[in-house]
Amino acid sequence: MSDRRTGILEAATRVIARRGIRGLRMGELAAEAGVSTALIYYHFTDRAGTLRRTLEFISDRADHYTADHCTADHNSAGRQPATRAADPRTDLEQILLRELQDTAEVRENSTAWGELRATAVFEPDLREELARSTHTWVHDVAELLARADPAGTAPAHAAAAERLTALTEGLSVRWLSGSLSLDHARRLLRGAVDTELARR
Amino acid sequence: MSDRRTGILEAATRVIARRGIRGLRMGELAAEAGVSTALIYYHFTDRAGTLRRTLEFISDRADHYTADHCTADHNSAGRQPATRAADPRTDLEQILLRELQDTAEVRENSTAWGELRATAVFEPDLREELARSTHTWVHDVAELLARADPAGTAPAHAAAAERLTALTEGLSVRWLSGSLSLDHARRLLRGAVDTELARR
DNA sequence: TCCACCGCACTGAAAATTCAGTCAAGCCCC
DNA sequence: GGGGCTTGACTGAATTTTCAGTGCGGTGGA
Repeated sequence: MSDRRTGILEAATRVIARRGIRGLRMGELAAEAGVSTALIYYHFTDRAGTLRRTLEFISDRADHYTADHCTADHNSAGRQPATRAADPRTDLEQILLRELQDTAEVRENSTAWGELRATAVFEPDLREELARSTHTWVHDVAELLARADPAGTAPAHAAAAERLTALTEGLSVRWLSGSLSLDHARRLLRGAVDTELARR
Repeated sequence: MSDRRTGILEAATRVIARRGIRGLRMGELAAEAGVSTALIYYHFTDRAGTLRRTLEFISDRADHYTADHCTADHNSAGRQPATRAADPRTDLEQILLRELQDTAEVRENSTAWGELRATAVFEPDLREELARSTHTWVHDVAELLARADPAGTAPAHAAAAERLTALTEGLSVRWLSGSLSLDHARRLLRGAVDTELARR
């Protein structure tokens, strides 16, 4: 909302969620942001630059919403602090299930995130950013796992966190691509948490 | 190899694996297939038709390589029949790990499959085909799970199969997008099979 | 003779990118 | 305290590039 640059980045996120990264047209972006196309070039030099900044923006903002841990605030897009309440297992479920909700915001973020992932397959430039962001997420989940299951070892928690986050991504894209209903995806994810924490 | 049409479809798969669906240029496809652009239009009318046939081709050929069960042959691309040997658990691992190998063929198929998945998010036309193919794969995995764990219930096997296949897709795209090494992905997948089959 | 095919020049439209210039704020100097 | 000057944000209208798709003359083989 604040300055134009940010407005453009927000608009770009919306357009990407609607059309995909490769479906983003500079003209459509300009219209969505309510500015002239030329302004976009003024700020971001070219399409590639615009995309690069937008993807940074997306992965910062997302950082998979995991803006929960101890350290209070985080950034402008700040998520609600994870309703930190019940036991760590519930927290864990909450964090993961947050990616599987039918609200405009989550849909937009998940879609954009999926696009980022898919595009990185063909564009090595994006990989570093992506790996960093993924790593943060995995790390946060591993921490919660450690709290939920203090008996387990750190490497085991790390592996479980990687599995749970990768599964979440897999389920998310299945949901968004219409192979899976939201409810079902959520059920499966809860089942996976149970399985990983060996409650049966 | 046989007829030109198939040659074009194979070439299209390679180009998609290299550039992505939206990155596929008719000219590049023609060059890759070693034919004239006109021939492509001759056979497939237009770009959309070419893509449609190619995506069918990909999901048939893949059908996630699960050309294993009883029924002998399958199609031209026929995979080796899953080294059917050891116990069902090993078979299961084999089937899933087959998606995580650094050979041109697997890379190509996995990449194309990921593209199909990612594109379907924005193009509802693709969803049915994709859901069908996904369902087949899940079903096959569920069957193996049932054999590996005869004590479990059918719904439990179905859920586990969905989780394992979704995880495989998640790991595959992380691998292809450079967030995960192949070895690590394979290790995680094996861990997941263990976890689902509750060997600890 | 017909089919499968090549080669290639060409069209038309959709996009990306550039350009020339406006407008408003700030600043410096008299 | 107001006139020149600079600078950054911004626009509308080109210009250029990139592609999909077409048309057509030609070729070789069954």
